[in-house]
Amino acid sequence: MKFSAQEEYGIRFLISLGKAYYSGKGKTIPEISKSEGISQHNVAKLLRVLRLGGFLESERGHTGGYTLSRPPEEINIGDVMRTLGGKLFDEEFCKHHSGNNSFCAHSIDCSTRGLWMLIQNAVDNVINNLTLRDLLGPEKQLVKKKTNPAKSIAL
Amino acid sequence: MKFSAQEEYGIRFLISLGKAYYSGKGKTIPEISKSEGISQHNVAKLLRVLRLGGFLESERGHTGGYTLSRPPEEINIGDVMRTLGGKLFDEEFCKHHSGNNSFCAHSIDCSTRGLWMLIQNAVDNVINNLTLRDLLGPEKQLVKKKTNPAKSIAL
DNA sequence: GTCAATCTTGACAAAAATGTCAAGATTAAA
DNA sequence: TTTAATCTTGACATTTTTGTCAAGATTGAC
Repeated sequence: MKFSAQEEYGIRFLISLGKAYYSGKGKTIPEISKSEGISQHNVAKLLRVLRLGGFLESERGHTGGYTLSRPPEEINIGDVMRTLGGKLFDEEFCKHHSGNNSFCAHSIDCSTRGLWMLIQNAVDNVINNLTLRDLLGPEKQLVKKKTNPAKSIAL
Repeated sequence: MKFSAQEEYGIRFLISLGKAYYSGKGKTIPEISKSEGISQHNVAKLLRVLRLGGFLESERGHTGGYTLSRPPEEINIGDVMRTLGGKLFDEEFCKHHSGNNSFCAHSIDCSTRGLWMLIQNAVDNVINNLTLRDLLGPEKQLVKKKTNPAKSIAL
């Protein structure tokens, strides 16, 4: 159970562009490449995913660059994570892992699936209730805000 | 953010051996291979990981096979998941992703790290409070038991 | 219009995860 | 003791993920 590289970089790029959103406008691929220490080509590839996901807009030409497509508080981290890394648990799961039993242990009742869904629900409760804005402040503030979920996270 | 194949198979094998633990004793590699639809060699490779993790014991020879090393209720799912797939978030993270900034954005304050830790805490609250025994009943029972975590999951 | 800077796209290379194979070691039954 | 069944290990092949590259398209400044 790991975060993919695309997820890690994608979140970092959004944070970088989220900070730029308030103070100025956007950033260019070379700028992000330099500040994050990733090759320009790789930055371009990953920003493309976020653009196709609707989180970013790009402009070409001499004064071009990338900007958020809407304010940070309107960008849901759950949506972002699903765009970058897909869903943790997928319905296809049961098709790939039915084993040789003709009575697929999974279609009727499957504890592995139950565990996966429990984990996914826990993760979704966190990421669906965060926006990019929550990631722009200091780390301690984020942890403080969300560690006691009773106030903000609906079940 | 995906489960690794090793995690998926590892959990399934433990469930299979957990059911065998009460009724009889253990299972052989060919038996698990057949019921789960995975090659014997691959089963052998994955069971080895669980054995080295201390969850299983093996015996060779004509009447050999694999058995749980202790009762299902003493096998913590969090321990199992960490053995199979490592930790979701690792301290090494900040070493690999410091970027070119000499003042590593991560060592002092890093919202990406904060998000990762929030997610990991949510996952840990689920898996650290489950034992293999919880996975041996019907799926509905598992979801029911743990969906309202107030009673059983300590913060 | 020319130039330099930007983003865009598809193809390719490298690395990591996953799965397979072959040879061997151990044990119990016949 | 022989045999057949089991587990054990390391090497290798395949697949997926990740990262790189080259050629092109667009835009603003001069």
